[in-house]
Amino acid sequence: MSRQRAKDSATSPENASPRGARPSRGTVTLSDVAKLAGVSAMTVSRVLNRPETVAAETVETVRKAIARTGYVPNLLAGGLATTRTKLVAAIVPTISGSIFAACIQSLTDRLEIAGYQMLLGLSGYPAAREEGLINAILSRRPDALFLTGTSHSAQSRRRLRGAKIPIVETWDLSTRPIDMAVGFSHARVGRDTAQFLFDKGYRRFAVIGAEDERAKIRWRSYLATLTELGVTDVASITTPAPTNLWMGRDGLGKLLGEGFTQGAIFCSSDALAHGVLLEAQARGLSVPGDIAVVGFGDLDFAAFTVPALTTVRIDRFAVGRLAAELILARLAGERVAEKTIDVGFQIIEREST
Amino acid sequence: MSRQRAKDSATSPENASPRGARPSRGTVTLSDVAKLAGVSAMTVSRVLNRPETVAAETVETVRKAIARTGYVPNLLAGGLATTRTKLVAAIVPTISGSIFAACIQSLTDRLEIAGYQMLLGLSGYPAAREEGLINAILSRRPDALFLTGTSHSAQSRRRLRGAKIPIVETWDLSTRPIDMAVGFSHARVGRDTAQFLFDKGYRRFAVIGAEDERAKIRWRSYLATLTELGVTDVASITTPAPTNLWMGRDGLGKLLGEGFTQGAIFCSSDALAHGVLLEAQARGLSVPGDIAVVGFGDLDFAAFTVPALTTVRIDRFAVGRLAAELILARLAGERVAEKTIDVGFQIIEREST
DNA sequence: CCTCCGCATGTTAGCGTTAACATTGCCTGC
DNA sequence: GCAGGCAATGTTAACGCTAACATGCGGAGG
Repeated sequence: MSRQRAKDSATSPENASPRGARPSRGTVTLSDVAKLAGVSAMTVSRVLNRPETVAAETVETVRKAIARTGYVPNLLAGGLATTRTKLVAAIVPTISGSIFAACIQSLTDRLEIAGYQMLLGLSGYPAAREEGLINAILSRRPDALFLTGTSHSAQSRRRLRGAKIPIVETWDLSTRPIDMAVGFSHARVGRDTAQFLFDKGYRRFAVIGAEDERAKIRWRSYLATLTELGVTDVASITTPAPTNLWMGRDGLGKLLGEGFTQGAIFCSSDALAHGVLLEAQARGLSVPGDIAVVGFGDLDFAAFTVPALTTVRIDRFAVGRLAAELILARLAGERVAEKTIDVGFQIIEREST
Repeated sequence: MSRQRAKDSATSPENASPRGARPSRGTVTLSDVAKLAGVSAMTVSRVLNRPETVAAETVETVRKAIARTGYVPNLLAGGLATTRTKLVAAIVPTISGSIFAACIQSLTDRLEIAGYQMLLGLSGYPAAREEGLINAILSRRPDALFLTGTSHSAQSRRRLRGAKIPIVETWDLSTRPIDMAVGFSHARVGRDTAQFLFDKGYRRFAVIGAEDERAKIRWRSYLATLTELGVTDVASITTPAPTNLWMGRDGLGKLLGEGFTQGAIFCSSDALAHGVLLEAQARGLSVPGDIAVVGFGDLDFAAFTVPALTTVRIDRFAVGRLAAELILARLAGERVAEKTIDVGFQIIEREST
């Protein structure tokens, strides 16, 4: 034993503790279990991590000792030693709006099966806290990362690359991903919606759009497509993100104020669209007679508004699930051929158009 | 230098590494930064954690070195050394149903300000995975814990107590909490709802109740209160949790099948209640003429169903926020006088009753 | 009967950080 | 002019675990 210990420190008085000495913490550790089981700490570690390498009898003894001591492993220490933390971090703007909640749910469910835990970061709208959050999260050395959107600061991108872990960027495919991506084309959503409404015969258009990165891509593409189709003079209202029903009511009020009393309105979210429906009802406008409404998201209530809402459906559970699969495949050492998955979208036609 | 290093190991051939030696990891560490800045690792650590104890000039130099190296601290190592991880874990049954999402949102938002990160565990319905989850989560040595419900297995309670960290149990106040609690009385919700409907003059009653721990307390208390009020023969339907709209439609169908064509129905959730409203409409029943409906949760859509839903409102953001405050107070070393907070509830009377 | 192999277990050192002291130099006060 | 104190920085060991080797032992093969 070459290290100096308190007991063989002859130069200091009996009770003085050596440099670096700390009070005992009183928590049960591997070696406590080992002592009780009459084996080495390493054997206990093996019982926990690769029991098949330990004799059945020994496993039994050790398991009993673990139970008796109430030992709870310390994954900080384990992670430090192995550089594998069994942690996956996810950053989403917000979780209370249910659109990302579904995603996180399926992601977490899948990862939990594989023994991974979820570190959750909420970056807010706009992703103001993202940079700091990425830093804080990388400090915990997660094994993989789930991000929302593909636009990050240069600094963030550098850090993310430097982390050398699987990274899935979701919801968007417009920028070249850092590593992997699961999402769909927001530009195509805008274009297809415009075309859909045009094909249905509408000739007057409006948009109530959130000032969110991805929402912007959608309604700008919608506007651009309408221009291509020869439609000029599209009324547009913007609202901050996250959106809610009241912003929708308010939005329709503003549109009416601008003289938009007839035509089709593309809303950035189902919540906005729902607000528009209610405001229309309150004002005695007929839907889709006077105005037609398209939402985005196909949240649970969309099928049950009155009239039922035409909207764009995204399989948000699939986003989480597929992201989990990509991550797990990579963590299992497999090479992922398709690093970008387009989950697509569907325009669900109901009564509001 | 008393420790044996590869270079002074004379007994082994030139290139053989000693026992325990590992390949270098190539990540930037504190001492890399220290070397570049020409100070000791400890000084760098101080710059990061308590810069006020370091000379301004040194801070400057070190900060530059940190930036130049792209150093990302390792909180696993830090946490191991300090036993403080700046991690708070939360376990909720599910997050996609928006009721707990709101809670987690406000909790995370508040904790993030204080520099804590969120470790999220989803235990499912019924809390099947709770025990394993608690174990996995405690392995990460969180500084505090946020739990849903107050009923945990004996094993779990022991482990939780043993963790010696602040624990907030939420949504329920019916059992004696392990440590702290933020919630309300589900029994009182059931009782007050029954009384409310009785006072409104209804004399025939039904319930569509989820088989969830807390929901059960509500509808059992509702049934018990009705019995006290002299009402016998209450029709009751149970559904698995988590509930959805379709279960509500189905539930009303079953009630009608049992001959319940008139009276008041207490539903375990707004989703169920919404389903009931839609099924009633589909079947040409008038609400509240034929049947009256009360939901639970006051989710965003509740005010906008047709007819608008009478329901029980819980301030779910408050649950998260108050839990965060309790946790932060305790982590700041303050003694918390009120360890149990009743956030109460409100019966919101709308058109469906 | 000896060698060799492979299984079960042990030993050592290191993962990257920080607590707890130690040290150094400078300034204050008498 | 010197003790004493404080401010800034350094040194050591420890946190609890596991990778990478080392060791010991029993049995198969010659």
